[in-house]
Amino acid sequence: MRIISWNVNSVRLRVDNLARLASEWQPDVVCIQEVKAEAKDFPFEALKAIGFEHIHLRGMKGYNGVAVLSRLPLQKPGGENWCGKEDSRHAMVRLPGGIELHNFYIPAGGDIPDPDANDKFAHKLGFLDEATTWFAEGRRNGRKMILLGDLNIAPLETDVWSHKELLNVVSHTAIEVEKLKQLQASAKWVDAVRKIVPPAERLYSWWSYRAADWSASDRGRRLDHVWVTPALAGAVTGARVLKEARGWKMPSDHAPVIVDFS
DNA sequence: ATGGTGGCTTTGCCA
Repeated sequence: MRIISWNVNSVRLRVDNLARLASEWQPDVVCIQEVKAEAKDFPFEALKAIGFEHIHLRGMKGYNGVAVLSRLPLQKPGGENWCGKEDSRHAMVRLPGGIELHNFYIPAGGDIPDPDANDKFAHKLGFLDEATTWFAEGRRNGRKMILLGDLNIAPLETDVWSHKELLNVVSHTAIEVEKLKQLQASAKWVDAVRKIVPPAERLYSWWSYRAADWSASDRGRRLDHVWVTPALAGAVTGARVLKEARGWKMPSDHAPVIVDFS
């Protein structure tokens, strides 16, 4: 089984890119973030024609939004609201084999890394705390689960182009890395990508649009993640970031993260 | 220290 996580930055503008991804990489499930469309504007028919007959959308107009696109039947479609907001940042489904899949779009957090001065940063930290508590409640112990998406945090020094220059930049601050670690501990999540790509190796999944040449400067960050519970960790057979997709026509600023399971 | 681009609820706001 091949599962991909991809922040598409508008699903309506990325249908061709999703078709290319499906054709060239044959994923079974693609979890997208920043859909930026509500149901009435979502390209269900075009995506079904690509081969994703089963779609679970949690969308809203203009902002955020997550969806699970699948060749396989999806059970128990749902998703939580977090921090008292209905802002479409979480979709959950059950995959064949009883695997519980959680697709997240964690708040980016604004520019100033201070929760007192910046409500968006406070929201990001609060979201991480709530998700940590939710998974830690224990009712999900031992389950085969996948948590993936745009988590908007690059935790390792090798997950950013310059650890030193990004220490005070939202996405790589100590408080965010600590909160992400707490979320990771909440269900003993294993970073499936770093299980395959050694932590010493640099790896990014996002490159800003605001670069004259994103590839030449290569100032990336690994904001997109795929985690699995211990019951699934042994089934992970491969993982990579499809960097080339950042260079496709009409690209998202994020690249797809691909994980294979036996 | 600054500003750069892209997408949308578009001429401001979010990333």
